[in-house]
Amino acid sequence: MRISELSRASGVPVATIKYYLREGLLPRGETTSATQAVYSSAHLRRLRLIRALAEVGDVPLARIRGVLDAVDDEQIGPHLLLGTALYQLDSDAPAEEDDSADQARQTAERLLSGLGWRTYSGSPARGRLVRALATLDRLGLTIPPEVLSRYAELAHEAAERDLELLDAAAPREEIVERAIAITVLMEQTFTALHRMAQEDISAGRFGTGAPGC
Amino acid sequence: MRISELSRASGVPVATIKYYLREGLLPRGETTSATQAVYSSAHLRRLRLIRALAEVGDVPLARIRGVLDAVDDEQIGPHLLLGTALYQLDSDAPAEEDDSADQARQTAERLLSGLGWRTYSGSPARGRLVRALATLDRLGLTIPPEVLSRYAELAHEAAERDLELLDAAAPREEIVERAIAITVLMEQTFTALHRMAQEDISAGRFGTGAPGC
DNA sequence: CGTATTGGATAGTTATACTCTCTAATATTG
DNA sequence: CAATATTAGAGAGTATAACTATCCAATACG
Repeated sequence: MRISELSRASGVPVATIKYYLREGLLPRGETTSATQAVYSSAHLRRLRLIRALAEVGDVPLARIRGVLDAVDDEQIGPHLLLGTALYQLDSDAPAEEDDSADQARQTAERLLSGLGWRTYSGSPARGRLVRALATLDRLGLTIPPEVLSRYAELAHEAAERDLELLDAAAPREEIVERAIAITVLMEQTFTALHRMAQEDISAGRFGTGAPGC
Repeated sequence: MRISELSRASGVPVATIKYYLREGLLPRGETTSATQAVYSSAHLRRLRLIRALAEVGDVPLARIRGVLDAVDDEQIGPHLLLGTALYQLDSDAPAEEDDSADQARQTAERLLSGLGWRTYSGSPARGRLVRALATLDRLGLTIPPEVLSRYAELAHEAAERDLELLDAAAPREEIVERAIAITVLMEQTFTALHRMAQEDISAGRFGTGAPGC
């Protein structure tokens, strides 16, 4: 496949593909001469994944590169691969340090040790949880522990169903690529359903009618 | 409260507050002279909400303005307010039109009519759902209907618990502000828990160990 | 053989979210 | 009351992300 065919097959402009190549998001094709390179179906898959994460998942390209670098790192064993790749999805912006942050950290600590999940304490996802809880606290909203642990149960069940969608027999790289896509896109799915559920409940409480603009 | 005090109380630089004022995200303070304006605690609350949505929820300022404009629109009755405000959270980017999109639209249609939720068919959240499902389909991943409807149940239960946190006796504007904050921040909470749950399940399948970088 | 395409690099563009500077008027403080 | 600091409001400047366009020499293809 030449670059123009890759472009046509994916719907991504040639200029953008070249940009992704430059940025190391997409591996170079195999150059057959000074003006030709051949791209494989793996390139097409990779390109579609990049677009899915960027356009639908709102993941910045820099983090997508982190994810893909992890996937391409042959050194990482299969058991760490998914975790390492997932870790790249979250920003590493440090949380603001104040009372709310301290309390949120404690709440998260208690929740996770109560659940007994096997997660690394330095996981960026934990940082995200702490930041969300601290921010809620600063807005004067305290989430009761039982609501939080119910949320955790729901999230765990969702994750179980997600990972069941994976074909364990597929090649390692493909499994991880699919796992990443599933994680990000099912989060979008949840968010969409969550907002529609809010709308339904709000309709039940306050009456119906289509919100306009 | 003068602007410098508002800045100190919120941790947001004066220049940024002025920018928000210019952009219509924050209402002007009451001007008492040519060089003085007074800001109330409502301004502080509003400012904190803006930062929470922007920094933690990754909501672009343009959409935050849409949300706040809805909240400030006295015309809108309480029953439509939350929905209208929530609608502004989602982008209105039109979905790509192809077979995957058609199928995703049908799947969403079936799911929602089966659930019987009172949601407007033009809801942007439905667009988000369709885009996520279509993108999954393009990546060769088909979500079984029973997984989808289970996700919907989980999302609905989460939404119920969210809205129980609201104090129905509070003033109308505050209720909506809090509802928005809860929606966005609990989505972040779910995402964080979902990723940690994935890590837990992955550890169970592939063995443990802390993913490094 | 000549026109079109390609790889690779460099420069330019658009959008977002600030951040800085300026001015005249006013507030505060010694 | 004079010197210093602060403010509202507007405009311009900056940083970053994510493209998009242009160029050139070297092929590819009809």
